[in-house]
Amino acid sequence: MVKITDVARHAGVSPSTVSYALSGKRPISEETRLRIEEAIRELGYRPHAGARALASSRSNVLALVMPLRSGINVPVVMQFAVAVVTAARRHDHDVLLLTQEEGEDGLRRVADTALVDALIVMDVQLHDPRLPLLRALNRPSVLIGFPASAQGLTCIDLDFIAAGELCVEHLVGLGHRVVALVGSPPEVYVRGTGFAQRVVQGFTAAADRHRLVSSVHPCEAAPAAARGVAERLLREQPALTGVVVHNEAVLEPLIDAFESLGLRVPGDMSVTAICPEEQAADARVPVTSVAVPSAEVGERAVELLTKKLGGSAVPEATLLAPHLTLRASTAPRSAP
Amino acid sequence: MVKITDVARHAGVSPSTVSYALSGKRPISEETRLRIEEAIRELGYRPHAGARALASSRSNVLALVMPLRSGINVPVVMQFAVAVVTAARRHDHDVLLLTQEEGEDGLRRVADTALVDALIVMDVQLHDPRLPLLRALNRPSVLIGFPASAQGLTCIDLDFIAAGELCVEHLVGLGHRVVALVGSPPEVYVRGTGFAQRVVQGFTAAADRHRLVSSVHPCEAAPAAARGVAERLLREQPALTGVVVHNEAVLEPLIDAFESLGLRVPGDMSVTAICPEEQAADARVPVTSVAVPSAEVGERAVELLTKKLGGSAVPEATLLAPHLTLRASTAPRSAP
DNA sequence: TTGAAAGCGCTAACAT
DNA sequence: ATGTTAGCGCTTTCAA
Repeated sequence: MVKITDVARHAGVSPSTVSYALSGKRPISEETRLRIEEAIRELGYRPHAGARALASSRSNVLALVMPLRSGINVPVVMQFAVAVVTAARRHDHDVLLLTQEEGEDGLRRVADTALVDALIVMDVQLHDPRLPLLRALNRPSVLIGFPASAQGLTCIDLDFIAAGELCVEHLVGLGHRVVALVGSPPEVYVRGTGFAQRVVQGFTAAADRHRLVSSVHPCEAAPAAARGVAERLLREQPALTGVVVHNEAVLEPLIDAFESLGLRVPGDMSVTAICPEEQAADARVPVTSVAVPSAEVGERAVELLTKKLGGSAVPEATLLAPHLTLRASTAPRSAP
Repeated sequence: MVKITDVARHAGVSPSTVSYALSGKRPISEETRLRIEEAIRELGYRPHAGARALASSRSNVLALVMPLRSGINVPVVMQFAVAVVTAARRHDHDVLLLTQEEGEDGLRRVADTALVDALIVMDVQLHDPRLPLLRALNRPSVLIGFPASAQGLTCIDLDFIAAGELCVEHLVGLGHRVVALVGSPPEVYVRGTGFAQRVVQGFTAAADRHRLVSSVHPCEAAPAAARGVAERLLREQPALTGVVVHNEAVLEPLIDAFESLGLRVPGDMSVTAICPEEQAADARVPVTSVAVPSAEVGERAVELLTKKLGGSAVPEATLLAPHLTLRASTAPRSAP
């Protein structure tokens, strides 16, 4: 194995000079830097990761904890993981994959053995059992999603309030005056899952601001429930022409229900959704939607982490601005 | 930070004794082992991963290279990754995630820096550019999928020949005598993607063995193509009652096509598929199918790798036996 | 059954 | 701008 002393000898310098040339932590004269670079190339030198980690107390590895529970959207998670790995490489880090299954012990293990420098935790719940540990851990972490309190943590996610507002504003721009939010199953609100409530909040605020008639309808994740909601909406709000769906499971069934009730989408009813990009794009009627920007979340999470590793302070909460993608499911309100 | 010397002092033994107690590489008297264990617990000792890697030249980390190209089945990849991580943990290893994007340089980097002890490479192509590197690398690897030659490598995958046979035999058992294989797009065979040809091979061999009338039909991955194949099948093989589909993209469209042509599935036409479990199970008519057992592939890959790391020889090719799951799409041939 | 001590390959303080 | 050198925390020979 080629080591740093071999390179040093070959280049006629000391090992530390090679080390500094590699890390850039102190100025090296142009001339010796070139000699060192050539020696490295000729010998095919690669610094030993373990030795580096030991001497510098930096492994240059990040842990990524992926969710396992059912109900997660697999392609979204994958996209996110790929973004994290790609961004981590740009910052000269590698990514160690942990499953949720390993739980708190797994987090403690990779942190305490100095296997990783920092952690990214996906799918954080409102009262996630890992929160106390993450706060206490001697390594920085970034959480994807918001727990009840971000106090002492670093969290990042889509700004769901702004997403709710954005959908309403899009409908307003198209002339719609009576709108409804078809939301998550009731138990999600009862449980107090942060982002569902935030969508309601944004939706309602924007609707009020624009003096719309609006209503909110939790909905079970089943086609039959979608049908039921559609019927109720038409009965109770005959003037309804715009709907925001925040429940990916019923998006298609709801559109089907509207159409089988004689309404055309978007001719008679405009539908917008907050859901994974794929589902909006691949629907029978492609749906105008706000997606969770998983790639951006991944990149920004890595950036936050490297900043923390660099000693900079970062905000406890980072909210990503929503973007609405226009598709075939929304149109101007037709003349009454 | 608590280190091994702290534990040693606390337990009244030498550091080497603690090390040996931890690794089990030499016998330790019951009594001192207990004292050491207690000291470890009391002090909350965790061996430093980097120091370990440096001293033992083992990082206890495996690299997992995930595919990125479009056309991969994301949930299958995820399932596989989770299985790898879980199995790796059972063997006291962690998993470093690499993307295909990093290519050969990435493989070389993690191998040469001793970041990982061994590699698992997914989505291996017939003439994968990484093959020479993997053969030359100083670290063991396992490939998921089979290249043109497994010579000097360790490969694992579903036994696609047996899968083709199994589907035919299932249809034979139900009394079907005229069968067809609806396969991958023509270019897949031209490109010589190993597993597609192997399915044809198994299908044809089993059909011949049972003296069936059989035919093979490549099919583009588009609903319209499925419709076309269905029409041609009925025209050219009016006696056809059993179909094997090895093209997940057209599975549902093909069934739709049969039904819109007046055939009921499975009443008039039995359909079996070789495809991801999800797609077979979630189809409108749940499809009797052989799935790629991703979890098992992952586990076995890790086992092969740890065996190689332990110095044992392992076979170049490991073929996993296919299993057929009965669902609603196949039934006995109805009386003519 | 246990201990002593020499590294593993690198970084970073300290010197010049 | 560069060199010297003392560790980083662990494993593993060698010795007892």
